[in-house]
Amino acid sequence: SVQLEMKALWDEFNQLGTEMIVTKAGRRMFPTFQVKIFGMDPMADYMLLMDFVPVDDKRYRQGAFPSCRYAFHSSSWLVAGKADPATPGRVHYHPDSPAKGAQWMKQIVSFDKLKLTNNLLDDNGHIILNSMHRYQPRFHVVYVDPRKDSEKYAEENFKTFVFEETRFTAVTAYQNHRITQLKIASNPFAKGFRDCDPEDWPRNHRPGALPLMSAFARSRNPVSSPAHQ
Amino acid sequence: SVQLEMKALWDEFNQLGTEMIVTKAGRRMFPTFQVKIFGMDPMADYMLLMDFVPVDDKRYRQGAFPSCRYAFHSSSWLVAGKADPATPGRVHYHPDSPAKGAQWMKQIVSFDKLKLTNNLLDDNGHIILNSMHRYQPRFHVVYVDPRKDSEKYAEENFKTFVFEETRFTAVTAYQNHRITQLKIASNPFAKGFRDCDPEDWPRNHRPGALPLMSAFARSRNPVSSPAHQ
DNA sequence: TTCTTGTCACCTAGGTGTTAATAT
DNA sequence: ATATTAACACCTAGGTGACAAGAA
Repeated sequence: SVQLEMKALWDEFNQLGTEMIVTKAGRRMFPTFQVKIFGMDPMADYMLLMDFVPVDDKRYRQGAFPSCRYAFHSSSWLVAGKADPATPGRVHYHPDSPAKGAQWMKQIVSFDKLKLTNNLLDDNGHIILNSMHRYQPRFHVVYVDPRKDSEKYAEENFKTFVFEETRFTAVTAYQNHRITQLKIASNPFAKGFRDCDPEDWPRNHRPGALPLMSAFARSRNPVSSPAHQ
Repeated sequence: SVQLEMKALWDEFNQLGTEMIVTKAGRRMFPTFQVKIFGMDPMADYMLLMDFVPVDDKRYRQGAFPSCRYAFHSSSWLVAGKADPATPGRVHYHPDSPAKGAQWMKQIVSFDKLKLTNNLLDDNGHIILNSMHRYQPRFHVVYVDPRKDSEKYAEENFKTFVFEETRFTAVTAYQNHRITQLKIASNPFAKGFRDCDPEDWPRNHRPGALPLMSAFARSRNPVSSPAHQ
């Protein structure tokens, strides 16, 4: 079984409608997709990988009221048409793959090397996504079958885990200002854009002060949702 | 077979008497121990690791003429007594171990995560060395034998490679100022201590201008010495 | 108008030798 | 005296969103 790390933070983003930046050079995800894994055979080899599937075949367009684009309380995602042609369905292998079950289970597995790009011609092995489309990250565990005819058992040698709270819209620039603010508040690399006392958060945060704070404070002892397998 | 990378730079340091800093927290080596590997079975698994053996049982002390310690042309290493009691003989596994031969051979293998410490109680897995002692780095390739009784063949399942030009003295502070200068000149992280035009070297270096420069310029197309196996 | 691109200041994270203080 | 330690300024390397300019 698999437990999503930082579930509370994912939930907070998901509630607002998570957005992930895609760039030509490749951009990391934030939050980073991280999991705790249980129940592997400690001595067996496993490959861990991720891919991204479109949530629907729609293309999104922002703004019910274009003239009020700073009225973020009224912002929403509108369907703008059918999806663009499917992108190359790339896969990201965790760089430690393959490794023994014991190795994977003894610490949090972090996909922080995974990068998202909108460059269809990318040759850095990044995940290629269409901007303004919604995606569902998927996590796959593949058992490396030592048997000679292992291809025969391919179907039973992997498991897929889906956490719906990690869904997001790929964008080239943030559309929802509240997403921007939550990213700035929670991503250490965006600390330069914070205006509050940097020492005050999240370490010395008073619980319940602001909605987005309290959930993140809880996330320091994450209780993850079961994966929708 | 194994080829030492940056051999010309190693030679330059070795000629002056290479020194490596050891600290409580752990310090990387510079130059970094890097090799190109040939002749592995591409499909077989291998572990790559390093250890460090004392070159002799002597303890060193610097300075023939203590009153002239700035006269570096006369500096030399003197024997100061018997070696201190042996340190825990730790080993550093390359973090990508185990991996297939094809993986190891397709690019330079770099031991840049390896750190040296003088802390006998170190619990970070760093290599523990005695300051003011000389060491010979060794590189080991271990074939992961798939046979059930693989222990029987342990003796024939590994090869050790020794490059004498990588010998060094462990120190807590540099003793030979020419070593300091060569480190500053060649280690990118020490660029802040350079006084010459940073753009001029090593990129646009005129060959033969200074001894220490020419060797490094050659090192860009390294011709490595055969390992003393 | 909407979306994308490239550059930038400002961060995190961590590798350098220097230096002054301390230990042996 | 000599050896070690810890704090420091100055780097490399690279992850942020802001912003202005460009593209569709």
